[in-house]
Amino acid sequence: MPELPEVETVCRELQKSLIGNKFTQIITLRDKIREVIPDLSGLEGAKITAVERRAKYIIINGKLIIHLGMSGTIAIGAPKERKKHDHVVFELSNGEEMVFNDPRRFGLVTLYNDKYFAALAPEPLTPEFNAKYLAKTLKNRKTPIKTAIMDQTLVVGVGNIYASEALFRSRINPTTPANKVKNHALLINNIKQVLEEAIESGGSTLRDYVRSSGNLGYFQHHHNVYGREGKPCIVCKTTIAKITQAGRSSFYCPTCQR
DNA sequence: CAGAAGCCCTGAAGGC
DNA sequence: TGCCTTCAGGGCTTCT
Repeated sequence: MPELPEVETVCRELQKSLIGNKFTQIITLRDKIREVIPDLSGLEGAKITAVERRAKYIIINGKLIIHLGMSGTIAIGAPKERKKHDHVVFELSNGEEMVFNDPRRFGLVTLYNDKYFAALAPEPLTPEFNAKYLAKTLKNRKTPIKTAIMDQTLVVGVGNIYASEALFRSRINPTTPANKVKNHALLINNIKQVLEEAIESGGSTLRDYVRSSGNLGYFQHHHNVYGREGKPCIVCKTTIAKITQAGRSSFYCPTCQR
């Protein structure tokens, strides 16, 4: 499912494909996905000059907001037959089209509204997200550290997969109360590292994927603990455990992460 | 106010 | 083979 690295990679691909183009016609194929899809016709005709990412949101020309939810994909290419779960079609001035498809409809296609961004925490890949900030933010939180770093008001973009991976690298048990975590610098560095590595591998993986299918949004990474319950830890061979925290699966090594 | 739980939704996977 | 149940989860709302 798309987390920050996937969204960042999609965003970079969209910059290449969209900037300089215009949306000539925007066709909405369903009333609502996560939210009602508003009238997007006001976006037609303007030259596209900016494609940005904030948290897991994609922002086009400061006006159009796209969120991939957990099953959203964006395809750009020559017009083709509509597929199941195609929700919005953006026809482009170069004759291609950008299609938003999302089976589970957790995604979002809408107009800019500050309510999506007002409460968001710092971006993880900025200097603002540092050990001092983390220490301050975790100080009075008793919630498990895994739940805390997935909180978008603490840091944005870290989803279920990279939360587990960053904690594994930091040798921190996901159930540790947030205010008991000691090595903030280590955790900060590992969060940045797993995200940066994923962006790097995503770039090359996705380019191939786009070439063959035109789809943006999904690609596979190698994970050390995520999805590996019952398998041996890559460090110590202990069986990787799976638990549920705040309704989400967490994966960890009971030996390495104490 | 923090923290947990419920909800939205469909498709894949597993059980019988 | 095929039906049924369970699980997956981002982010919001509701509850305790």
